[in-house]
Amino acid sequence: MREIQLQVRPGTAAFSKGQERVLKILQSARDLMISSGYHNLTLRKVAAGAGISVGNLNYYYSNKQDLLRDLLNSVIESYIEEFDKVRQDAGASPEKQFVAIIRFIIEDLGTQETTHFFPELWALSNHDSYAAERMDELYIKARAVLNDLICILNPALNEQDRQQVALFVSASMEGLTPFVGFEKPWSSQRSSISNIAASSFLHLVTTITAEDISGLAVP
Amino acid sequence: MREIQLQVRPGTAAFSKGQERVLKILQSARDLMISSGYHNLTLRKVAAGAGISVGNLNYYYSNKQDLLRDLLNSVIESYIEEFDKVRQDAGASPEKQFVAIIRFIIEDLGTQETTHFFPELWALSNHDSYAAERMDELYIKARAVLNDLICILNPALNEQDRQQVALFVSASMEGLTPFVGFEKPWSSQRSSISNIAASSFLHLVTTITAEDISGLAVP
DNA sequence: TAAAAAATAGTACAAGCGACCTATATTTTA
DNA sequence: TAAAATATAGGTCGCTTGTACTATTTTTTA
Repeated sequence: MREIQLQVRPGTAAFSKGQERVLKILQSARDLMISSGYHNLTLRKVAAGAGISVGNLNYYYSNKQDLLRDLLNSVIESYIEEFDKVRQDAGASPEKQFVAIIRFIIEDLGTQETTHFFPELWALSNHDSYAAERMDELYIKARAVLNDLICILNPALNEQDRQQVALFVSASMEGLTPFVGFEKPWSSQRSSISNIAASSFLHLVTTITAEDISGLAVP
Repeated sequence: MREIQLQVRPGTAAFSKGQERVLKILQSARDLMISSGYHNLTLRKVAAGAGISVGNLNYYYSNKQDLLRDLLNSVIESYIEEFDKVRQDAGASPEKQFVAIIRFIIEDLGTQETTHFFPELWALSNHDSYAAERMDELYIKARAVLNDLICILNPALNEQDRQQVALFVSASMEGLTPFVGFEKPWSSQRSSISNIAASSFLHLVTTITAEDISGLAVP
């Protein structure tokens, strides 16, 4: 279970009770976002979910935008922490590490949190520059893990090409979300799709050349 | 430029003026969805955008859900028509056709309509079963084009395996949307990414075996 | 323990929402 | 042209929203 990351707000919630409250508020907001979408996220519902009054919620977050930003921060932070953990799982060969990461990420798509939160984030980022920036940060860290492994698996690639390959691999997996995610039409075949992804991406990163990327190859 | 597809509603708008109005309403709703997201789509704004009163909008759509459904229908229909056109472009070899489709779809991600509309659709489909069904229909037709070509490019694959490969290819491209789409961080490198996708997917569909998919291969 | 700081509930409010109704204008039909 | 069908604007309703304010309770500090 992923955990909400606390982001202490300056001037408020400097004491233990307040910190717990902020945690409950963020937990409630996150649950609402996942169960009903941002479209249905209201301060009254967040307050009710946290077991406090609207007035009290207003004490911690003086406006909705502040709450949304803190929510994005905390959820995104929890994913970043997860990426770091994945990285530590450094076991056998770089090939096996690479495949393990692919499998881990696609498996994670099956959770309701990931399946529901990310499309909200993508939609939000189209109209909210703060969301866009935080999303960008998140994916930079997600790709960093892939990047390091691609560097070993295909030393001939230069930095830019490597990053483009990492982007392609990372984005491709994200794209599976609405299809193999939580209670999606293809979720029962998630592991088959995971096999396809693993073999396809492993071949891609180990064999791709600069010519392929620049378009100078056969087409 | 994609065009709004008219879906004449039974009992209303059976005459020319009404049909034009419905078109303007849908156009307005679509523009709002793309420019500000579903979160900011209100009947008053739709009416203002269509140059009519709220009362008049209510004459054509007695409630917001009806309007949303018609909007989804019309936009999705316009994409389905586009897929059919792509199919007719049947030119040279199946390899070239396949690559052409990949390139076409990724190029289309660069439009503001596609970049903004689809994340809204994905988010919506998590909490609205009607949206989920229409989205499913849309992607079934999108994959059908790929499916036919994979059938030629890799005759050894059985139906189920082929569909899973098509799903992986299609979903992977969709995943590029928040990264190489309209005014996204990597949009200037869209054609490089397109090259990676083309070479990766072409190799995948021509070489993948049932053992790769079932997971009985090396790993 | 007394004063100060923090936390909380309750209320109020203006704005915006979807939905509904009615009267009038316009267009089509016969 | 008269009648019928269609289209339109404007207003109103009850409700929800985010935000603000106030009074009270709880907790921390000195």
